[in-house]
Amino acid sequence: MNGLDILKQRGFIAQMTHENEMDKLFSEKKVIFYNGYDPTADSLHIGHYVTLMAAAWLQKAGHVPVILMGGGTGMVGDPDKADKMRPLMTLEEIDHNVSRFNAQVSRFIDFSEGKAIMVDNGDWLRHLNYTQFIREYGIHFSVNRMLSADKYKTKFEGSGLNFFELNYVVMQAYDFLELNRRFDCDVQAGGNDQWSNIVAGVDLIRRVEGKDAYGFTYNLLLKGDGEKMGKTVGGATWLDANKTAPHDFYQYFRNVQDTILRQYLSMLTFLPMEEIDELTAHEGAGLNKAKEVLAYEVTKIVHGQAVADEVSSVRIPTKTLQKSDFAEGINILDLLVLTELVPSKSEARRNVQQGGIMLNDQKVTDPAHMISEGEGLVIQKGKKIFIKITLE
RNA sequence: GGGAGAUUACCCAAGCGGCCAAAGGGGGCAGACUGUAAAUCUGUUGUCAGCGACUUCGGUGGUUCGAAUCCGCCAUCUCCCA
Repeated sequence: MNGLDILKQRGFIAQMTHENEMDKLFSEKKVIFYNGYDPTADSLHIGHYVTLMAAAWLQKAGHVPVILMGGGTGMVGDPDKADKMRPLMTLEEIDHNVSRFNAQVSRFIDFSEGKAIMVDNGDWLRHLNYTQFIREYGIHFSVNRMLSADKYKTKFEGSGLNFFELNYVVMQAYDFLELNRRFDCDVQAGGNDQWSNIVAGVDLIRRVEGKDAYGFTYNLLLKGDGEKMGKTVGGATWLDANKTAPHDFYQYFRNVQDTILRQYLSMLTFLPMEEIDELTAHEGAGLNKAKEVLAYEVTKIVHGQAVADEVSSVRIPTKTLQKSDFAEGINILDLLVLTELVPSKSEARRNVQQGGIMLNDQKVTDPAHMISEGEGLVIQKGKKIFIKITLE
């Protein structure tokens, strides 16, 4: 089984430009392929995770991933279908985000001894000469063709397409060409929404260099209802522990829906498929075991084994408060706000009145309830959120 | 460059002088049911000193007893014409 077969088997691949040729390529040689990451935030999220896992599998199979940071493309931003134009980021923001991404990528990819390559397209895109560039490369792009891509088409016919945005595809295509020249990279992979950009690069290499190049796209991770998993949607999706606490991260995967469990296991963990088959062979409550494995494995990859052990065993996170907070007794609403279980006293009041708050397993429904003993107190909000108080 | 329109709470979207803290949907939170799931049903969703008060409807300055609603200016966006 070659690297590509592994990706197919585990459900990573959505589309391929030349299936037969690529099969041959991955069977016969060490393939240098690239994944691009635009620094749109200061942390990678679970969507990026999928693409890094795929890259890691190919690396294990002996191929060489080129991880491209979008310090240049990030200055323009890939247009979002139908959405408004993205707000522009400052160079400082972009560079900061790139450095954050760099740190996270090494959790997945081994960069030792030439096993992988890290580049930033800002290195070449930021210094391009405009007139020279459009003469040499702009000439190879058909606007008609570009407009047939879904995201441009929608904007072109509807909310408005800015010339600036139209350049994104040109830049990404040029990246592929540049990597092809520098590293002999001839495969590009990306999320399913990257298809048109990838194809544009494949075409450009053929036109300019007369060489064959290939591309494929990854299936996007779905939520149970088939909706695309967004990074902005509430929930634990950031890989940075400061943005999504490891405990929440773990719980997120512990609580996935049955319908997507199998997809998550095969795409987000390194477990062999036989083991995944066994884990998911159960019905009903038996799947809980599989979800625990999923949550543990994913947390381990992102946050390390020590953290995974901790969040999977310690059920109750502790919160340290001051002794003085309890000196004269504290109102239940104030305590909830103080522990950051709720954002406001109004929210605290609602939770108490609706019976969502328990103190040491005792339901509290009186908003005026006073608490004088803080040490060891266990506060529960809803069914799954617990906090244990310690004093200092 | 000219003309028309838009800007409402986390998001979409109603409201067009008082009955508006602002309909509806999504999302969030809580309750019931469960497998710590999903689906479903119910409640809730500006803040606080909580049957009351205070601050919100792009920004700013007006008109009015009273403005999200009317007028001026500014900003941003969209559409049509060039």
